[in-house]
Amino acid sequence: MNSKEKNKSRTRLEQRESDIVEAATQLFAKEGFHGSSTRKIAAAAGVSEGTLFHYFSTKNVLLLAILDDFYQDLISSAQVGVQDIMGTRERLLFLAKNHLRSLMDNHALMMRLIQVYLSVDVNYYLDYKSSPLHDLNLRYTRIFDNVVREGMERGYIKQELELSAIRDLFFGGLEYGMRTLKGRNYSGNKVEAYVEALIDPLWLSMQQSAATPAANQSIDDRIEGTRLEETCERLEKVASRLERAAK
Amino acid sequence: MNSKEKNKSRTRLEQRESDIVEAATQLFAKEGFHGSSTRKIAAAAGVSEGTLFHYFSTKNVLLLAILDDFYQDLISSAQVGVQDIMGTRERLLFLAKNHLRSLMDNHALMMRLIQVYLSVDVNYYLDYKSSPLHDLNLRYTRIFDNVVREGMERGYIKQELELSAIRDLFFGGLEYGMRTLKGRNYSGNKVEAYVEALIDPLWLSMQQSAATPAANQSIDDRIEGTRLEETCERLEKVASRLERAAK
DNA sequence: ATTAATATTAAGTATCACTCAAATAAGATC
DNA sequence: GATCTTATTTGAGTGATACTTAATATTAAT
Repeated sequence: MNSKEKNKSRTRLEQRESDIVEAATQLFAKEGFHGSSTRKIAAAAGVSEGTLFHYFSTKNVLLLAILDDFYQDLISSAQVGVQDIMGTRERLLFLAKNHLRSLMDNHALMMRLIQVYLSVDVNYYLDYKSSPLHDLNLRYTRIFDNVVREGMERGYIKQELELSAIRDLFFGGLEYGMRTLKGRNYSGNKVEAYVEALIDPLWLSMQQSAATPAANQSIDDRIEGTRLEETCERLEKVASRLERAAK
Repeated sequence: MNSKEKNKSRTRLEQRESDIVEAATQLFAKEGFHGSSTRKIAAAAGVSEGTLFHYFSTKNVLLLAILDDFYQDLISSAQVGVQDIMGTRERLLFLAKNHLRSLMDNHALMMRLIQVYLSVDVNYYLDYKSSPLHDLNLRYTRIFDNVVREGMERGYIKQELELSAIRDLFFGGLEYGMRTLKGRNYSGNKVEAYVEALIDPLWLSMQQSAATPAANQSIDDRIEGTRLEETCERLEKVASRLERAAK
């Protein structure tokens, strides 16, 4: 047996596996998790039901495989994007847009699946931390955490932030924002605008100068401070635009 | 038939109904939605399976009834609380704490059910807006909206806010925050502290930034040196970014 | 007491996720 | 290339599930 044959046989098995995964992905997206029976999935993949269970011991395992693929894409696209962007604010905006686009366009109804999986998952992994999905989610959110930490080190962001609170607002806000956008049937640049409306308040509260609206400071000082603040923001936005244009 | 008898018979039916709802609520909380079969629920309520389906045409309808009860409590407790509190910030803090407490303590694993229901629900009501749960959610979030709007009118909060974005951050942040808290096994005052860590950034970004800028004095006279220094640093960073981008 | 309406039940049914023993194909050895 | 061994594929099962139904029991009204 030469390596080519070995490859061939390996790809044959992998082909079957990906056939099943693709059929399941399409069906889940179209008819939901509970609406797609293993029989229908097997038929769509061109295999018998027994074969399906030979490759995936459980319908939930199959779901997990799909979610795994999805998270891998999400993670790598986020990592690559963050590398190519300099400013902290621009990085956060990119992460937010990438997150929304991945969930809304690319995989259509994947968010359904995450919810289904979480609700099913919890029954098996009573402790979130032992769930396989938790690991993926952790790897993903760590990208966000690193962006924020680097922003702190560079002085763009105040140090006293409660990182986990900001993270919860970021991802929670995005998830709810997605529902809002779906309800409005928004797409394209409307999405971008809404992402900025979501991130702007967070960014505002993260910034260094807004850090300590010190109690001993007079109101007037604060007023002028915010005016300077606005100027800085404008300049930073211009800088980000130039960075984008330069690429 | 006098009205008392009529009442009696009505309460007998209502008794059955609430027996079923209570049994289902307990079982769902203990073993999850998919782990609680209609047979087990009927047995726990002391009725036959057929009777259960006489009162609730579907297992999902039963779930919806439970969620309805939950939302009614949530809505009324929120309304009462907001009435008794004056300040906008305190109102928001109350809403957040009330939200978290209701979901974490009072109804234990109710959040599971909401997720399950959403994931199941979407298959029937492809448009969110026609979902019965959507109505309840709308009534609930309207309380938040009114608090924010009143804060705007009173001048506590700036007018240019994108309300829906703030709402998404608020409720989305709370939902993710709840998971964070559960992961840390926090309770009591730790919850209160985390709620403040979640709301503070939002509140900061909501506040009236420029009330009545005093026009008769120059900016330079009013700004402290340290603040100016900080701002200069930031501007210099932006400048160097611009230089880099220009290359 | 009788009747009409409703509540309750137990025995179904179709479908579901999943199993298993047998059939088939592939890989390795001679 | 024939044979043995291993891995893959299959379709007919299995118990559990949500839900139905037709018959029975209970109630409300005259």
